[in-house]
Amino acid sequence: MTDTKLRILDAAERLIAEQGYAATSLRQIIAEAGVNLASVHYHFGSKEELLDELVARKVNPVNEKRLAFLERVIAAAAPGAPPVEQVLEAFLTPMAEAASGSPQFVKVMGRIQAEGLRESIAAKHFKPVSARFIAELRRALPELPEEEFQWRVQFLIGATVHTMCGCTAAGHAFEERIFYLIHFLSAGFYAPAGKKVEVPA
Amino acid sequence: MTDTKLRILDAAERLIAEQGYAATSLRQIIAEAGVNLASVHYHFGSKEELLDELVARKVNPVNEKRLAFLERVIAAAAPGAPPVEQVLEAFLTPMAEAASGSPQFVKVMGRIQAEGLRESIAAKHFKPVSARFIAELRRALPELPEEEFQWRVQFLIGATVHTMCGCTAAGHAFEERIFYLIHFLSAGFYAPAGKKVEVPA
DNA sequence: GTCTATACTGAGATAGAC
DNA sequence: GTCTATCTCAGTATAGAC
Repeated sequence: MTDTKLRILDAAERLIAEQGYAATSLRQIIAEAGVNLASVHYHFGSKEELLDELVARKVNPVNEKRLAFLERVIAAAAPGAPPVEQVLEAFLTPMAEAASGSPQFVKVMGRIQAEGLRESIAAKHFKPVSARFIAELRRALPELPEEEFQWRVQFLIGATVHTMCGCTAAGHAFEERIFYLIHFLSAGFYAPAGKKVEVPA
Repeated sequence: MTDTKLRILDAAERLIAEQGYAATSLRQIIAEAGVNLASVHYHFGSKEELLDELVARKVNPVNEKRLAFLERVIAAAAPGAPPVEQVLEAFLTPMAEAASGSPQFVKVMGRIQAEGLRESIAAKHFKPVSARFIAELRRALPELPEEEFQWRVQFLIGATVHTMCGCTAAGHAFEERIFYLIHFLSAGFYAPAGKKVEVPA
């Protein structure tokens, strides 16, 4: 990785954490990094791809830890399915650790969430690993009807994204908020299936 | 409300529902509405305030129905507190009805959510009424420690916003998804308080 | 392969004539 | 209230120096 590219990434991360993505112009970033405007497009292609690389270098290690954690949880429960709480814990703990270690990282993720840029970002950096976790959740809840399971996964996603990236105000440690989150979500997932109301045609 | 203003609102709503807020330029809107560019700033002040009025005229009736529904629920349970399920139902049902009645409305809300514009929008149009509902939830759960209650409210917000505005793909009726949502969230809210782990200093 | 200088297009916003 | 003309600033594209 060339020095120019790294300087751009670092400057962008600092500025986006502070001001947000939309509010941070490329001209601001190059001024902070002390490089030329065109070098951004040379190294990244576009502002959006710059954001993408910026996220990748932080999220990739987290995702690796997540999968490793999940493997341990699965092994401990084998040949049965691991309980919901442990699957959620495996997903959330590495993120919480990263957040505690690097406040700037969580700020950037919060900005991405707040500015609705997670569409493409999420698809690329989160979907592949989260699919793995959802499959394990399914194994843990074999009796839940598929339709209701899929909806509960959506509730899980909404609550989790909001809690990990959206609640910036709360000054609590991430270890604490994921504890409450896992407790809440587990209760929801373990709830018996709701009665499906059939509407007569 | 002058004709020009109404034409701008209608055109903007149509285009934003289809393309999103950021992707829709004022020049596109005025072309569709057949008005002049400057008239947008004359009537609304800015693109963002145009969005704001656009949301208000749809959300205000929903909020009124929400509060009326809540009052009925409170009266039925008096002098006790209404159960969590009913409070959530009072909040979600009017939105689901509006969504079923006007697909364009839910598209716009989805765009707003997807593009992260809900920050200012939410504060203005949702916070005042949601505060009322949160107070009722608190009454229904008097034994839950305040800190954990506040977190559960955050989980509720995340799951609800994602479910009502974020999941565009799902072709299910809103009545169905709020049924599952209420069932899931109630289980989480009624769960006994989690053991607070004290970290020794 | 890297970097610099500069130009292009389209955005939202505004001033002032009518 | 409405319209024309214009301003500033954004992201992007390219030509060419090292």
